[in-house]
Amino acid sequence: MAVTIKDIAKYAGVSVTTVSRALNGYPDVSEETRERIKKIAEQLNYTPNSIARGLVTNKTHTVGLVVSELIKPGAYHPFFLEVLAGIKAGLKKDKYDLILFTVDPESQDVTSYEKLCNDRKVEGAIVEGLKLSDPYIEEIKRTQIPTVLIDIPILTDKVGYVSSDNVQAAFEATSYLIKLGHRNIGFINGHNDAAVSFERLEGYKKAIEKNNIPYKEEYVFFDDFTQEGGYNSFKTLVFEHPEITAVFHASDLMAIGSFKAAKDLGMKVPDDISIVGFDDIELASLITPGLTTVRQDTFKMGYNAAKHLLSIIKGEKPQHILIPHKLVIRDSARKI
Amino acid sequence: MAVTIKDIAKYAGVSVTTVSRALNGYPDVSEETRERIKKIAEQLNYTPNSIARGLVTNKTHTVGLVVSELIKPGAYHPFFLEVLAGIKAGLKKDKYDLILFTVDPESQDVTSYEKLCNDRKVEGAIVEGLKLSDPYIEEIKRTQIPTVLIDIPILTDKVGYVSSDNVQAAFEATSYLIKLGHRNIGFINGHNDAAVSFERLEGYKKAIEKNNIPYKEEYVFFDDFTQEGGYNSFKTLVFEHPEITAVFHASDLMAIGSFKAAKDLGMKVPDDISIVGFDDIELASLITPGLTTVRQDTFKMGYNAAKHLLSIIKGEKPQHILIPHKLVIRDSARKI
DNA sequence: AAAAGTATCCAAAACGTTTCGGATAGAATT
DNA sequence: AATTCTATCCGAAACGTTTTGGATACTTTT
Repeated sequence: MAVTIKDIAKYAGVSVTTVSRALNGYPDVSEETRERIKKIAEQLNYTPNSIARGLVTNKTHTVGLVVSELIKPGAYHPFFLEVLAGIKAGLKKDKYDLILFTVDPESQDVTSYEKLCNDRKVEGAIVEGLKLSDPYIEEIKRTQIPTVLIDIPILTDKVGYVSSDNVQAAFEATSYLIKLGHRNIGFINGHNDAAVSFERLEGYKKAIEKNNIPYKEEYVFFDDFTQEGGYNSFKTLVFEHPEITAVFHASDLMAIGSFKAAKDLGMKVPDDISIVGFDDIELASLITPGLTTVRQDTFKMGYNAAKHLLSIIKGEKPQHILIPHKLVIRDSARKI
Repeated sequence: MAVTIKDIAKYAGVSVTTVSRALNGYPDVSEETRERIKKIAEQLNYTPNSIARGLVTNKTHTVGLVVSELIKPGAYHPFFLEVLAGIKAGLKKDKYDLILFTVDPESQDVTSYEKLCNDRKVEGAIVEGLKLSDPYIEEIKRTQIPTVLIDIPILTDKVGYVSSDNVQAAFEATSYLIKLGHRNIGFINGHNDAAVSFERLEGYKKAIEKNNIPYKEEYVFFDDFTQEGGYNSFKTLVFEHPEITAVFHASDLMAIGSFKAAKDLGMKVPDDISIVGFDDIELASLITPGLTTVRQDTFKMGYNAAKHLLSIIKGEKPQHILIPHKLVIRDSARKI
């Protein structure tokens, strides 16, 4: 059976109170007594019971990570692993543990966001991968649970968010294509249930309009952030607009889908058409030619989400944390 | 403040005991009283305090997932996401939560495996990504904590493991190359700190020897399961043995590294050399030509690891769970 | 000498639940 | 009618820790 404070008290010939106070650094215990108790605790291999401690303090030293549709086959989570690694790194110093909650529309009908967090007594949560229409969105706007969202722009007394500067990043990517001489630039965007889709569209528009190129709504497609989405949109785009010489995408997977579609149509990248992506997932460097894309620092995104959550838990004011991005120039876009 | 059993007892005019027994389905509460209590609990939005419950029952309904070196940049975790998705799916029905523990040699010096699990009071753990020389390996051989390992062959009273049939899979992949007419087949294996490296080597050998091809130790290289590992080994292998017409790899990443090396050497895949991988990560289908490889069902691996852990927690005997694999024939190996 | 202050210890309540052992009213059996 | 049985309720201990309020012996001040 596990060693408890009571065992140590008995061995040391002091009270449970004195043991608790000695181990927790309270000043009203003599140094001699404190050292004696510490030595005994070590000898007995004592480790505090986090459950009992949690009952008293009402704190669990855990946070949740809520991910939408992780289990769904073929779901879009191309950089979840790096975000996760970043989150763990961000929690490490403060010794917080991470519980993974995977949700989907079915489970969300049964379990509200607050019930999810309360059931497990997490002190806060990071939320990733929600669509704008997700039922948790409205709830999170009102929640008193410290929360940090990734790529979802909600800011309240208890809720902050972390994202890249999607507007600026899309602006830079589109500007790069313009700098290469392209003027007929298509944009294959994500579905309109994602905040980043609107932001990236805004960036694309700004670059187009800044260069006195007329914005053409018919050059912009909306689809799932998947290869299939890219593939299908690309085919329709170049069929309907053969004058297009470059396509910017809201994700690398979409860009890769377009690669495949181009190949199937007998088009060469970048000879016949230039392609630019967004995210810089591992795949981007491995395909031929290497994909020119916007790199999001997903590890840093996770790391900052964790740090920010801990600061909100400690009472600081939530805010929007911007993560730097970088245009990575490989070989999939050429000068015309 | 959160609603407790005491509040419900007061509202219902019964004791705390009766409320607990009513909500937990004990038979010695009348149906009329039970329904009344349930209705009040719902009205007051009561949710049981998992901390208090855990203190009494000494059960937390959580399990740990211990992952080695997730945070380390460039670490090898190409199918972790699917394993994770599988684990979550496996835990869902029994309503167990998952706590993610990331470890590395530094942290393992400070926190033993049992301390890690005890500190958080998880009821068991799944362990992934450990090397054979990992300090936790010896500890896990003796542990009384229900444990399931992934790809690490340890079987005790409390420890089981889940893996593909690496021997058979490697045998089939090598046999396939032989069937295509190859007799000079190289094998770029993983480092010898991984159990699967030995198993895959055994399978390669069995296929070679079964076809009366002399086994040549100099045809076998050991390196990290990374692109760099594949790249470097491939260059040396084909330099020292230009007679080789095919190479089998212990991972897709290594195979992709070899692709790059072949390209840098002016060799065409599969015209000049056939390449076969292992894992079937997403990349495998996306490179050109598509990689012929062994598909591991990583979702099922995670799913079965979780189910098996729950069965060990419930007292069943640990065992070795084999997950089916499949040779996926794409275009990177040709007939000679 | 008496009063006030301080260092160092402790008893017990509290946290919110489960569960053990028991109370009691009514029904069934002798 | 008396005894035994049963359905349905309950008091309080326990889980392992923290923390509040206090006790006591010794020191310092008046």
